[in-house]
Amino acid sequence: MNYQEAKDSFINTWGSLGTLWGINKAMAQIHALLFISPEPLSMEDIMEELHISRGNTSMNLRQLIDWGIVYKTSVAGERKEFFKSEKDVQELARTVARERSRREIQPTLKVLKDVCSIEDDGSVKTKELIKKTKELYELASTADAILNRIASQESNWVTKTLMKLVK
Amino acid sequence: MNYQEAKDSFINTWGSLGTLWGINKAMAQIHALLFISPEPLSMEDIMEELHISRGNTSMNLRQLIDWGIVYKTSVAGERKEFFKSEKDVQELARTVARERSRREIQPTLKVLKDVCSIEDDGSVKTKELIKKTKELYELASTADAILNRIASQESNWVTKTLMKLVK
DNA sequence: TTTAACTTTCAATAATTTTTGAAAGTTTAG
DNA sequence: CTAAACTTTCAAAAATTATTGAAAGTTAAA
Repeated sequence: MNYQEAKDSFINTWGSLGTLWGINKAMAQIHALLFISPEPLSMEDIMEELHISRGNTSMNLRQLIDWGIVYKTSVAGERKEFFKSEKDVQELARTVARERSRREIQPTLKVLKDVCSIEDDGSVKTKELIKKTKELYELASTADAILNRIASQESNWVTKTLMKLVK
Repeated sequence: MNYQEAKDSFINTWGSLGTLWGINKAMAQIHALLFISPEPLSMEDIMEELHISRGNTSMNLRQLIDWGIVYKTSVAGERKEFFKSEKDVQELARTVARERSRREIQPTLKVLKDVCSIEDDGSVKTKELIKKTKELYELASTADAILNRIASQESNWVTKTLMKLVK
């Protein structure tokens, strides 16, 4: 496997993985490209490398910036804008943890809390609904606590702590 | 909020959450419905409750069974098949952990391993590709180890261990 | 200013994913 | 066996999501 093959393979894999954690393919591919690029890239560069349109590139870059894992940057003597990604994998993991907690788990917790707090009318089905959503609430709370812990720690806490668990 | 509202709210929320971890809405909704139902349900029951077609119900039930979180069951004196979900949240978490590792992380690890093993031709961009994919490989390996640990433990290990972490 | 370089927006289009429903398949009672 | 009850399959249709590209918007050099 040469450089170009390896690069394409990485960008593709990262692209399809993205859809699984809720960001779309183009967005994940742009991130992948920037992540392995030693230099910041312009919009033209990205469009050309990934064969996607200007509009698509612009919109997805914006989302990556919203997520906080891509930054705008300027290059001396150049009029146009350049983009670079967060290069620290630990920081990347922390950002993802933070955003997933905020976007997914917390709204779910809110609903689960409301649902498991309905009045118990004594029927079997109501009891079951309350019981099961309460259990899910506990589980989701634990998951959320972990994500927030990960999100708030210094750079290598994740690996160190998780490694202890794995032993 | 009465029983019906709470139930709909739960099914909807669980349905949209599903799309985020890679299973589709109908599949997640069927799971939600079975999860809070005190009795096994027939295909008719599910179709009627969720307003989805017979074909859709059949296909999604099959997938849930493949995932290992829904079981076929029979009801005395009834010809047709009934379905019930795994009721233990810990077991549910373990199944999800196992399946996510198998379906997503392990294939990714394989690609990352290949990519970061390309020959270093000395160029800056090759060095960067190798370095960054190696870092991602470590991170993903750690995540995978955790998931497998979760997937292989007895019922309440997850909560207990995670709780230690959170303290 | 003005104008060229560049970016964003968004309606239209394309691609993908989900859903349907009816035909084919399977199972079991009689 | 046959027929009725039930389930699965899958091509077509619908719904959803992603992408394009050109017009509108912005910025900064001159």
